[in-house]
Amino acid sequence: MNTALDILKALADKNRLRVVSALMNHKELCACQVTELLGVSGATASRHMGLLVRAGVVASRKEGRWVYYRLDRKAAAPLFRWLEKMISESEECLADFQALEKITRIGREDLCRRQRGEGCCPK
Amino acid sequence: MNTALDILKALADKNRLRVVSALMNHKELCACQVTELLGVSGATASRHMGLLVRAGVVASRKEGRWVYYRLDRKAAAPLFRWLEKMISESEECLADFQALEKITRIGREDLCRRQRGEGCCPK
DNA sequence: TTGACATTTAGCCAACAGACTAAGTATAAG
DNA sequence: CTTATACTTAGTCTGTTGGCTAAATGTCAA
Repeated sequence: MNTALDILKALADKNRLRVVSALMNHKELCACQVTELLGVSGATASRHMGLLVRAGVVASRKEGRWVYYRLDRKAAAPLFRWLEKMISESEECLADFQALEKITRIGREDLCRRQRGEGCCPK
Repeated sequence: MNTALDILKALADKNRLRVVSALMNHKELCACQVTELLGVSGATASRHMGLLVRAGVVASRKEGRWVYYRLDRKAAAPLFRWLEKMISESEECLADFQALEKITRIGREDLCRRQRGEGCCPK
């Protein structure tokens, strides 16, 4: 039951749910892209992702200095299917989806550079 | 997305998950039975159940002075199926299941009387 | 090796969530 | 009507969680 509880706790947060929703459409996202999407500090984004990874909901892959995240659907496939249906039409997710389009168009290096520079964020 | 988030938040608590698990096996439980099962104050149990009801996960029915709760599976049927598979084998749920056997054998009146009396709890 | 840089960890603070007791509400019984 | 009873709401306290900044870690490049 702890596994189920950990998974539920991992998903019971707005920002983490936004990331999961984004990962349903994007296969892989870089840490800096997640940071950009959520509009929080890199440290905060990292903590959220760590939680999702520890719960087994998300898998991470390190490539040089970059870390990529993707959904691990095995952990709870039926739950993900339900979730997808539930949140795909929500306003927040649609907005995030559009934001992601812009974010993924920016090169990773530029994105990270912007994040330390000014507020950046592709409007 | 708020609905999904509310449901996830409602389920992301150990005691509430225990109640949901119990309701998967028992169709209906009285408030005092829930109180007994969780081993918390009646007020605390009531608040937990209120949360589950507001999230649409549980339905309540009032009968005189008693309130009965049952699962509302429509809200998230696939989620419940996943949950059932995940938690049914857990130690906590098995222990709760046995505890419930004893609790349901006690008459409601006796149960409520015990709760205000001493610590009660059928060992 | 040194420096730059992407991410994580540590430490802190404010807001939230869960527990309790006490008071309030609603129903049944005397 | 009054009292007892089953549950809910209000108020308070404490532990947890999410956010931040600063420091640490690990990797690439010069």
